Amino acid sequence: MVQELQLYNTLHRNIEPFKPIAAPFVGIYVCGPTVYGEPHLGHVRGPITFDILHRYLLHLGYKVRLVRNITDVGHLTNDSDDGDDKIAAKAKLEALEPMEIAQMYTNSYHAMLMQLNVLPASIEPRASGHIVEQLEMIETLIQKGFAYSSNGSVYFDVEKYSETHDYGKLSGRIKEELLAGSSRRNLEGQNEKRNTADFALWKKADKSHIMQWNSPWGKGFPGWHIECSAMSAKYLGTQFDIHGGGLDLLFPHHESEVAQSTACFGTNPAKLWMHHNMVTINGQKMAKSLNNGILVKDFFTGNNPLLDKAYSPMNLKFFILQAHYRGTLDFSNEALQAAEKGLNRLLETRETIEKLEPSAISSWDVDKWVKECFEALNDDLNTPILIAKLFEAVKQCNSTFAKIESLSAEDIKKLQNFFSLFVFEILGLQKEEKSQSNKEIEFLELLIELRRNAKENKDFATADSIRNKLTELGVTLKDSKEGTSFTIN
RNA sequence: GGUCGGAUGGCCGAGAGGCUAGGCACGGGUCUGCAAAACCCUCUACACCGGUUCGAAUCCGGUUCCGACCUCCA
Repeated sequence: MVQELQLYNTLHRNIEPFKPIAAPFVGIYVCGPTVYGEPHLGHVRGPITFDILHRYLLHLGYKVRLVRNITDVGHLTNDSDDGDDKIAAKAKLEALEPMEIAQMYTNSYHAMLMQLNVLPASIEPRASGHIVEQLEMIETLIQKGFAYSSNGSVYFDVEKYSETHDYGKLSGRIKEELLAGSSRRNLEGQNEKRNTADFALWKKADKSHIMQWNSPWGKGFPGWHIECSAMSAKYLGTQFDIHGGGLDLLFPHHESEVAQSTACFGTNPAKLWMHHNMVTINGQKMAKSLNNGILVKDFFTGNNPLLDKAYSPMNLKFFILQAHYRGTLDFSNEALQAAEKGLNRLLETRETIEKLEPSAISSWDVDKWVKECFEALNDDLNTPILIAKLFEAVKQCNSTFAKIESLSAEDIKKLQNFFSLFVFEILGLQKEEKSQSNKEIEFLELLIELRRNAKENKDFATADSIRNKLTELGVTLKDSKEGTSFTIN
């Protein structure tokens, strides 16, 4: 290894060396989706970001346990008394079982991960399957005096916690202000709480509520932060290496997780907190409330007014990887198409490397290039830099192929290995083969053959006619020394 | 209102006190029957105003604009 991996820790607002608690084992908890809708563009960034981390740690030889939860219960539409569970609300609307909805969208989510070539999680726990663990934590919190029940619900006592701990340290909030209540809301429905900053651990459910469980405080359902605390502790221990999620979860979700877990287990849950930034559209965050989301499946079909055309999963992935995970990334057709062309060029280089002829000496330094690639990854997973380096290799490789530069046999081998390592194993890109039926390919080959004959007879009118017709049908012919190849849109 | 970020060339995006990424587009060229594709070359930017410095896009102060979080969110 060239140097050690450094990652930005939200907790310290700093880039710090990554040191596992119990190497070679690494425990990672990532906040997964709430499965009440089709995955949209925003859902794509988290899995991709943490997949790079996952893949790189595996490459470095760590034994990684990646836990990514599926939230199928618990999110409230608001924090007031008449709060409704999102999944239940949708179930009523569609007259389906809540679990059916959750399963349906879980399947969509998994399909998306597969298309994006994201490695599967080690454990994918569901909130609804861990009600017992959540209840246990809540009871412990009450026993320790950090939580109180009120009218069938249970709330975390932020003021009590703040006497001995720093509520707000993760998100950089000022606890006095949180306790005083924000100026922006503070409406009714807060009367059950001792303080507006308190958050629900358990919510009482009324009879119309579909998803509900028995508890010592009556029928209800868990608050939306407790599942992550309960499940991460169960599968990774009360303290683990990395907790990841979107920046929008920083407050209140992660802050509350820190508070609950710390109060319950006496230890800060994660040593390192990683947050990826949002995807924006015309400079604005994509959000349910703004109604500007684009579904992931729309990208693959192009079926959305905001999209000029269809974009492949790898195209989308590469587009995301070209920006650093901590910065916002603005979506546009132009940028997506730029990424598409770049990706093709990058991917084609793999074949070019195979065709390289060795020289006695190398005119460029492959070792230095490899070192710089690792440095980019080690620097808080700087994929844009890594990609820039990969394009340097593309250029050198093409120039070597054109005999402008030269590489020794040993360096060619090295280039092959590391290029594949970075592009395919660590970035997790893959070549998308469009599967065509054999018949179609045979027809095409026949046409290409006819055109070749026409060309040989200098019958360019016929040759061009074939080419133009095929272009209209979405088949692009490429003539080269070796013959004619085709691509199908 | 509070807190925290950001403003980089036609577009997307790195970087971060002197060596001034990368992709795409544009322009020029090689190749080609012609194209397309591919390949090569080219294109010198850091919101504004002050200040620190031999030197600032990078540091400091101020200004303007934008965004995020504070409410479900990836």
